[in-house]
Amino acid sequence: MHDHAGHEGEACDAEHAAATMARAEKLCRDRSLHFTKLRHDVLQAVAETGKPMGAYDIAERLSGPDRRVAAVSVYRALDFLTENGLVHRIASRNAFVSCAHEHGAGEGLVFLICRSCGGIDETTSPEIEAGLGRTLERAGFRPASRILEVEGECGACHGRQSDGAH
Amino acid sequence: MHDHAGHEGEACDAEHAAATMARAEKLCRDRSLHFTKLRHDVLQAVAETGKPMGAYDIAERLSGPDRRVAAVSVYRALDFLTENGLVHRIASRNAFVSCAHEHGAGEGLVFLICRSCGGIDETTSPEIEAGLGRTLERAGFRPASRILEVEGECGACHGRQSDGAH
DNA sequence: CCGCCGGTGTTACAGTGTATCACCACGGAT
DNA sequence: ATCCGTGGTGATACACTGTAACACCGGCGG
Repeated sequence: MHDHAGHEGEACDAEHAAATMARAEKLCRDRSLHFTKLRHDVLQAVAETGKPMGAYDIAERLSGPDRRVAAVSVYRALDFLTENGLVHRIASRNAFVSCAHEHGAGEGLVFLICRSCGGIDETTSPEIEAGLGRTLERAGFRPASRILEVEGECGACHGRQSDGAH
Repeated sequence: MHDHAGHEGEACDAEHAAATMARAEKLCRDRSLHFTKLRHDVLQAVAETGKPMGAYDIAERLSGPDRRVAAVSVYRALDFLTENGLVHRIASRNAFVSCAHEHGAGEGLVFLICRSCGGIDETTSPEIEAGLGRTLERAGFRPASRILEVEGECGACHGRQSDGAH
């Protein structure tokens, strides 16, 4: 799962972005989906930034003197990307993060949102998945989708809690 | 935890609302908090409705020919109520639901959001809590707060899936 | 060539949430 | 009683988030 115990930062983001873009191209080729320039650029913006971005942040980043990207176009691209698992929406932040790896249907995806550095990591937990399955069954509830977001402080930030953090 | 296996509906909502209001009054008395008319009315509106409500829905419901409640006032009341555990915010819906019972700090609160009836139930799961604790520890993440929201179909709705349920 | 269809550009608008200031009610201190 | 500080509310304005509707354009199959 690409563990970041010590380094953090831009090099890692670049690597993540490259992996994300490669996966997106392959996935769209395999499913005969249109990986258009706009979709590509939106995904790349999110992947390069490595932090959650709002749709308007993305629009601003992609706009320049010679190109204007409206937020509504970004939303459409994000719809496409989320439907295909290339980005995830962080409900508690109204923001989007890119995703470099495939997810199985029910593997207990968890988002870890760091208050200090603003970064978001994903992890998975079969034990949560199992516990949740039993809990839902007990409640007689038939699940379709779920979100699990934890806010706190990531390992890197509380490892160096006395420098520039916060 | 007040199990609704068969009846659902208005009678139950009224009962829930009464319990919620009683708890709120006691809690505010115990903590010497100001349970003002606006806060009371906002909480009551949410509790009586029994479904998630947006701040503007609440403002509209409380407004009439003789009183106008602005959304901004509702937000302030909701801030107060959420801080004191009297209502919960549903991040995936930008909406609020009332809560009739106390929650311990880490008891694994889960929101069950029904697509058919629009209702929201809460449940708790120590097993999820435990699994999540281990997962976070493994990731070196120090949690401060978490949200877990499951969307699907509640027991009552898929029990009678062929009548009016969408 | 024509028509269809998916993607994009554009405008407009609805919904969500915050900042700011003024006003008021209340309670304590003088 | 007056003064004043504090906390809650009313009101306006604004920023941010998201959707609807329509026009256009490019590709592709008839």
